[in-house]
Amino acid sequence: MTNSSLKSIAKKLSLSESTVSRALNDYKDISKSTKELVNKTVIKMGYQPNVFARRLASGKPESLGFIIPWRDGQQNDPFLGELMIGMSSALSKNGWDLTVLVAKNFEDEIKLFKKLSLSKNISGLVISRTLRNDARFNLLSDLKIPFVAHGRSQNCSDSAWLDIDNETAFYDMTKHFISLGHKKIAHIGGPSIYNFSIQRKSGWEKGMVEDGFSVPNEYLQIAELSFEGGMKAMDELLKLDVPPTSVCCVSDTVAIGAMQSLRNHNLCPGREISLIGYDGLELGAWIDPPLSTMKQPLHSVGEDLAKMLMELVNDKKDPTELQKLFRASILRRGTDNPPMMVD
Amino acid sequence: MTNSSLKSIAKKLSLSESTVSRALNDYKDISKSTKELVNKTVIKMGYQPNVFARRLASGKPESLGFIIPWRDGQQNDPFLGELMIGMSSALSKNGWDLTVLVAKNFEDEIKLFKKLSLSKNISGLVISRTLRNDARFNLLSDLKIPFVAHGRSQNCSDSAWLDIDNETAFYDMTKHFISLGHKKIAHIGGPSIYNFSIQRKSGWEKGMVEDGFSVPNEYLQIAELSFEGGMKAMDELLKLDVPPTSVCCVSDTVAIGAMQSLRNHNLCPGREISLIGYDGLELGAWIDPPLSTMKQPLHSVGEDLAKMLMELVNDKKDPTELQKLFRASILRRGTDNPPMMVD
DNA sequence: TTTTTATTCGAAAGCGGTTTCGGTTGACTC
DNA sequence: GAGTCAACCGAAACCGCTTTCGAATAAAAA
Repeated sequence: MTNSSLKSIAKKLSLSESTVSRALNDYKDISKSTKELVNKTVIKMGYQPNVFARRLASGKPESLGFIIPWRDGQQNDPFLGELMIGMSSALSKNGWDLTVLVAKNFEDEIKLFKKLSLSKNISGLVISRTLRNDARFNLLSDLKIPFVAHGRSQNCSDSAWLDIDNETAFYDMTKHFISLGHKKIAHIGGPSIYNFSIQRKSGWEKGMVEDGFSVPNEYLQIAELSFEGGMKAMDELLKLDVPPTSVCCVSDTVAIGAMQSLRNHNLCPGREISLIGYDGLELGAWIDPPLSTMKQPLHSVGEDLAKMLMELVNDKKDPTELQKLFRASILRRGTDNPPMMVD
Repeated sequence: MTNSSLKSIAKKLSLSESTVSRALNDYKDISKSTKELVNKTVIKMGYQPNVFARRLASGKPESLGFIIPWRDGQQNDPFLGELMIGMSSALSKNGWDLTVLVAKNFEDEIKLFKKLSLSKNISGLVISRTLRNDARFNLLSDLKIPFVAHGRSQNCSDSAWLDIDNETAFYDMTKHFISLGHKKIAHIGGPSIYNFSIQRKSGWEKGMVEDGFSVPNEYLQIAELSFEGGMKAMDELLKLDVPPTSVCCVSDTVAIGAMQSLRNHNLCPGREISLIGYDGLELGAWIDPPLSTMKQPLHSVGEDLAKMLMELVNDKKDPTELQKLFRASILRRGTDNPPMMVD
């Protein structure tokens, strides 16, 4: 079964190419009967339009560019795959492609944007790892490249984005610790260039303040988003005169580093000091004791990101109508327990 | 700076479009001087050819399709990102795209192949997670879809592939244990549908037999490639009258599960029983004690996969000339030590 | 000087679709 | 019965680049 062209099925039906084309694209000036006829023979003959011809003629690239977050040296997030699977399955339903792009650093990414704005081989972008003050938002707007951000920024109000409600997640996390009886709750946060770092921190603060707990400066540690970062941060917390009894960690990776620090001090994570991470990484269940965490629905996040971009491009929706907030939910695995002694 | 077309730079240079096109594609019937002239103005005007027009006219899709390995439910390999970064950077140097494809299961993947063979929007594929008896090899050959496999199979001799020398890796691993003084060395292997399971097992056997050690049946455990699988397998090994003093694990994930089993039995990984995993996952360094492992060079693997496919398609190389074996190297992190008592 | 032979380029026909525009129909008004 | 209008379809231009083929020119051979 060789692939056929528009011409061949036009000839077979004694119709013109243009009629067949318009029938397939559901133009309203084609009668219902011919549309059905065309559709039938098209699937019978196993016809698939040549995407390049279509894209050239229509001027619509029909492909989503996903920029893999660059993280110097470090291994990438394990959920990258899940995210892309979600995107791809939403895209393929509409004949779109998922094109992966890489940039080695920020400058590289800017260059890439400029290149993409000239060569019109991509309908729009999905960017991730958004910064608190992320130049990409304005830049992409200026370059007129449609995009959806996975994560927010200070200046994202005019753009399309999908984010997890980080603040609420850490508010919930804090409240959870409080309900377990904790009063001395610390936070190991991420570098403040990342937008989510700010959000997560303020969620923690909000939870603390609301219940009248003090929020001592020493209970806030900023860590690199890595195992080592988490370890160092916990080292600092343990040096305090009054160490916390529980810690809200900005990510699972950081939390796992913090656990190592505890072990180094002959403390058992989840006993003397409770902690909860964030990301819902599966590997958190593989360590001892298994790490409690906040989990986000990755597959549907991917799907939604893709759908949003398609709405942005196809339906020319206003970006501000495409802003979605997802909720993370707590996954208790073992490192969140009541404090050992209640004072 | 708006993008220009072939026509515009042809007009600017008072040349014909065809001449400019051939100059850019380095045809030999264009004088050196005009080539230089064209190239200069092209970069000055920031010209980028419309890929869709090019692909339509030339009939070459210039894009690599990467099929994300489907693993029902489970989170995907963390090195997926690294692999794709490698591929993408090799591809982009040649103007190729990296297109991500997903299939939910084996049948789905077959359907996808058939679809791809009709719609000619992809130059070739990279497949991974190869099985011992992998129908895809013959199928893709029949469908005339160029492809490079990441991993081998029984019937891969006519195809292009890139693999890690699993057998040697596990041979080395076994020899390493022997050199540390171990004599009772077990192997937790993977399901025999995977080709690498067989290879890794035989590497272990080879190492054992060569030094005259017995290879008791009970020292071979087959495990699902998961945390739980590793845990169960180690449980079995511990039930033996004479448990091993060291274990070669088919993957890091499995090894980490095995470590959990040891802890459950109040044993310390790397003391009573040594173990080494395989994959070089970064997270292996995050557990306590950090897991020793065999590491493969992921970035260059990705790059090479892409380069191989391009050679296959562009240079029409024979697939049998495109078979590469990479070497994994041991990464000692803490769970490989001499046995506690020498008998 | 004439003929041969490279060298270098332009003309034109695609590649396989999309989309505008106008032309036929037949039914419907008046 | 002439005029109007909607529904439906075909003709043709176009999207931007590639590639074949032949023509023109200049250099080399005769």
